[in-house]
Amino acid sequence: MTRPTKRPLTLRDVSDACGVSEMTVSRVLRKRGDVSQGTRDRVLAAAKALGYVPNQIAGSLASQRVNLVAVIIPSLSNMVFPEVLNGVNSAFEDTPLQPVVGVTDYLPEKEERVLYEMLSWRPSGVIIAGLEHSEATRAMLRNAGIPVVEIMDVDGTPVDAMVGISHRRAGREMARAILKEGYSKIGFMGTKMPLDHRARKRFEGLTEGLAKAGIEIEDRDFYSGGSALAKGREMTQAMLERSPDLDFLYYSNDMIGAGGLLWLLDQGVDIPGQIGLAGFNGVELLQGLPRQLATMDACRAEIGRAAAKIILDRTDPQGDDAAPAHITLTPTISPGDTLRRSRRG
Amino acid sequence: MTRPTKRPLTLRDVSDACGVSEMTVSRVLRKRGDVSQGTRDRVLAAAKALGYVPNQIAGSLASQRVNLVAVIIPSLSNMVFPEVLNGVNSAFEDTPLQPVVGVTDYLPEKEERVLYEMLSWRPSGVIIAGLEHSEATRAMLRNAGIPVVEIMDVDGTPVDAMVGISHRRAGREMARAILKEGYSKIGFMGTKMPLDHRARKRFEGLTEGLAKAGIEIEDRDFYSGGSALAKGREMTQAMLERSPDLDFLYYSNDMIGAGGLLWLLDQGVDIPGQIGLAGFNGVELLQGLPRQLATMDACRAEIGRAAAKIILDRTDPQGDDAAPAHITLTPTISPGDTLRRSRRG
DNA sequence: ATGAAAGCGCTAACAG
DNA sequence: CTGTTAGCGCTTTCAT
Repeated sequence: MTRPTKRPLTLRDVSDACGVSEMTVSRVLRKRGDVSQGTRDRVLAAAKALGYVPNQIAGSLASQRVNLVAVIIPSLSNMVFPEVLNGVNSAFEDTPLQPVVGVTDYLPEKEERVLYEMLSWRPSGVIIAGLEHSEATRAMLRNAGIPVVEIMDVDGTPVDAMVGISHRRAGREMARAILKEGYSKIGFMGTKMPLDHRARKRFEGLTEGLAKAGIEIEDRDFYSGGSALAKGREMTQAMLERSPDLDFLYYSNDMIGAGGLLWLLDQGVDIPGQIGLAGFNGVELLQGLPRQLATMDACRAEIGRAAAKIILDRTDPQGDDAAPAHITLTPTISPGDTLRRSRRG
Repeated sequence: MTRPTKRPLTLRDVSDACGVSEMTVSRVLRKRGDVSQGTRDRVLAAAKALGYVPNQIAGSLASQRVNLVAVIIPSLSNMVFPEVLNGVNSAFEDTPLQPVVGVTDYLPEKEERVLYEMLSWRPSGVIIAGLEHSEATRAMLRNAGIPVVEIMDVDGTPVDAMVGISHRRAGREMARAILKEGYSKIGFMGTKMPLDHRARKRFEGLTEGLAKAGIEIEDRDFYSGGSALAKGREMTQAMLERSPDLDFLYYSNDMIGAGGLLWLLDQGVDIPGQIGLAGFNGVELLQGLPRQLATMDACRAEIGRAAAKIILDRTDPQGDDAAPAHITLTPTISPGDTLRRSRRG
C-alpha cells in the first residue's frame, strides 16, 4: 500500500524496493530498451505499490526534451478560444505532447510575460494567437529555437508557421453577400477593443467591400463589458432609434448579433425583409434561436488541430527542414434566415 | 542584439558576457540576496542583450520548488469551468504561482492520467473539480504531499481541502421555491451524464424536496450532445406534448432552460402563469433574453478564487498546520421572471 | 539484458 | 557583496 512520505519518492526508492538498478527501473518506466519480462514485472509492481510518480523535472533536464507545448491565447471567456483548445487537445491526444495554456487578456505586455514564463519551461513548440506582437515577443519567438505557429489570422507576416483565416477577406465577402441581397444602408456593431486585431480587420474588410460599390457604413457603435447578448439588444435599439433607415446590421460577433435578433423579433420587425442581420463565428448557440442568424464559421477547432499537427510534424521525426507551413482556411457564409432579402426559400 | 543560437543560452553565457559569476547572475535574475547596483545593471543588460531566458527546469530541480499549480476540470466547453479558471487566475495574479490546466472530459480514467502527468511536474498544489474520484486518483492526491483543494461540490468527503456549494441543497431549495409559488406538476430536463455528479445531486435534491411535500416529478428527460439551446427547445416541446398538464419545468442548466423559454414564448405560453421555469448556473447569457430565466448562481469565479487562496496560504508561509479548509458557499435563487406565479411585481 | 559514471542548468549552503 | 562547492533526480553513454 501507498504509505505517505514527506519526501516524494525517487527512482532510487523503487530501485531499492525491487533490487534492480535505477537505470533498469528507468528503462521499464519509460518502456525504452530491452528489459526481461520478469524484471519488468517486478519493477512495475514495486512502482505501483509505492505509488511512485516519476519526476519530469529531473527527466527533462537530463534528456533535454520537454513534452510541453505552449498555447497562448487572449481569453477564455469567449468560447472561441476554448474551441481552439479542444482542437489542439484532440490532435495531441495519443501523442507525448501536452498543451499548456497561457492567457493574455488581449494585453501585449501580458503576452510578453506569459510567453517568457512559458519559454522558461523550454517547451517543444509554441502556438500563439494572432500575428501582432510586441518586438520583444517576436524576438523571443524567433530565438526560442522551437517551432512557432501563429493562429487565427493570416493577414500579416508570421515569425514561422501560421494557420488561420483572412478576417479582412471575411469582412469583404460579407460585404459582397450583403450587397448582393440588395441591402444598402448598413450599420456595424462590435467590441470596443483596439487590440482585437481580427475584429478590426473584419471591419476594415467590410468597409473596403462596401466602398467598391460606392457605399459607406451609415452608422457604427462599439461596446465593452457586460453580457454580449444584452449589449446586442441595447445597441440595436439605440442604433435604430438614431438611424431608423438602416436595412442591415453587421455584428462583430454572434453573441451581440443574437441579442439584436431577439430584440428585433420582439419589436415585430420583418427579418430579413425590413432588416437583414449577420454575425461572425458560427457559435453553436445560434442553433437554438427562433431564427438562424447569418454568420461565418471561423474554423476554430480546425485551426487548433492544424496548428498542433504542425508542431507534431516538426518535433517528431527529422523533417523540420521543410519550409514553414502557412495554412489559410476558408470560412463559409451560412446565410441562415437573416440574409436573404431577394430570394426566399 | 539577440543572435539566434541553436543551443539555448545558459546562465554561463550571461556570466561570460558580463564577467560576473553564474551565482551572482542567478541572484540578480531572481532578485534574491544583495547585489550591488552596478553589477545588477551589467547583468541585466547582458541578459537582455543576449535574450537569455532562465531554465526553470534546472531551477526547479535545484531548488526543489515549482511554481505550478495543477487545475483539473472536466471540460472547457461549458463556460462554467472557464469562469472558475478566471477566478483562479485572478487570485494568482501577482503571486509566483501559475495555474496549469488539465481537462478530463468527465472520464475517471482520463482524470487519473491527467493527474499523474501533472504530478510528475511536482506542482505546489492541486485544484480539482468534484469529490468523486477513482481510488487510484484519491491515493495519488493523498500521497502527493501538497495541498489539494476539491472544488465545486461539498456533498462528500474531500481528501484535503474543499470549496464549493451543496448541489443537493440547491436542488432542495429550488423545490421549496417552486412549491411555494404554487406549482405542483413538475418536469425535469437535464444532461444524460452519469458522471456529472453535481447535476445528479441537484436532481436528487429536487426530488427529495418535492417528496417532503408528497409530490413526485411528473416527467423527466435527458439529452446528450448538440447545441444545448436547441436541445432545450426540442425537449421542451416533446415533454409538453407528452405531459401537457405540467406547470413547471426545471432544467439542469441555463442553456437548455433558455432554449425552453424561447420555445414557450414562441408558442405564446403565459410564463410564469401557465408554466414556470428555472435553470441553474446564473450564466451571463441570460441577461439578454426577453424574460429573465429563474436560476441559481453557482459562485464559479468565487470558488476559483477561494481555492487559489487556500493553495497560496498553505504554500507561502509556514502555516500549513491549520486544519484543511472546508468552505461552503451559498448560492442564491434569482427568481427572474419565470418563477413567481403567486405574487407578481 | 543490466549496470556504472557523468552531467543536464541551476540554486542552497557556505566561504570569503 | 561575491565566489565556490556540491548536489537536485533523472537519462545518456559506454561497459559488461
